[in-house]
Amino acid sequence: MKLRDEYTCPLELVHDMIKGKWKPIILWRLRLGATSLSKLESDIDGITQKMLLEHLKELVDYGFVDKKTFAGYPLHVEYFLTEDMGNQILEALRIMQHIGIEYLKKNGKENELTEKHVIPD
Amino acid sequence: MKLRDEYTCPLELVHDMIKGKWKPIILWRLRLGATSLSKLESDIDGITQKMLLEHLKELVDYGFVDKKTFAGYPLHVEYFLTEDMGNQILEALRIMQHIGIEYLKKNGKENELTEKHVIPD
DNA sequence: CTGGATCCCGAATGATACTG
DNA sequence: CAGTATCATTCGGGATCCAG
Repeated sequence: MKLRDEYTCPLELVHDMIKGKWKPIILWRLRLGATSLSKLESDIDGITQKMLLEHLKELVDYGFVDKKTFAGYPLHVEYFLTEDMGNQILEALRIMQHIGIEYLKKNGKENELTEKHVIPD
Repeated sequence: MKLRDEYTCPLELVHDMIKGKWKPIILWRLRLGATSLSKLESDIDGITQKMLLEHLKELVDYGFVDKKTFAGYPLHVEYFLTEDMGNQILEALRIMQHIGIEYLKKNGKENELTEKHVIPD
């Protein structure tokens, strides 16, 4: 899941950065604002803490996400989208979300578009 | 590489549709207009005809790409982006391309942004 | 003790090479 | 070219470690 040395196209690079089963979902959840690891874990259906951490780490490495650690007890860390790359990729994800909704409608699966399918605030 | 039965989010569905090493590149090449399989193969560096066909087939299945067969000899088939989904996903890819370029600049790799790295007309 | 982070391993999936 | 074999990568479970 790490980046290659060379890419023939910047697009390919970014596609690699957000590939993986959970990355788009994590970014999508983060559009709602900063949250802790445990909140992400409970908000994102089916993810394990381990998967979450792995993908989150990469997103931080690439610059889409940043984190802030609060001293004190209990230990608290917040993850959030970065101003530049984080918000930019969000625009691309919005388009993809839109395409997905249209697609489901067109294929008579509007019913799959219920509460639980769009991550709630 | 096939879609799942259920997705918790439309975004996840679309992400699965364009995942795979070559799909974004193929779509990106198609922004320049309709072309034949052999032209695609020679334009996209490193791809084999097999991979190209496989990924192209999926893109057609999902509705991003369509193809038109011209009767006569020699047989000629052209692939092109669909008006709706094809062009919409292109917008998302443009954003990703932009992020990629910025990222390379920021990391002092502008030099990697030469002719060959951006697929030519 | 609690929440965050990492390691090891087997299973599943994807990319590519090989072959007829 | 299609089918299959092979090789690399990713997913996910569970144990474990670290820090306040």
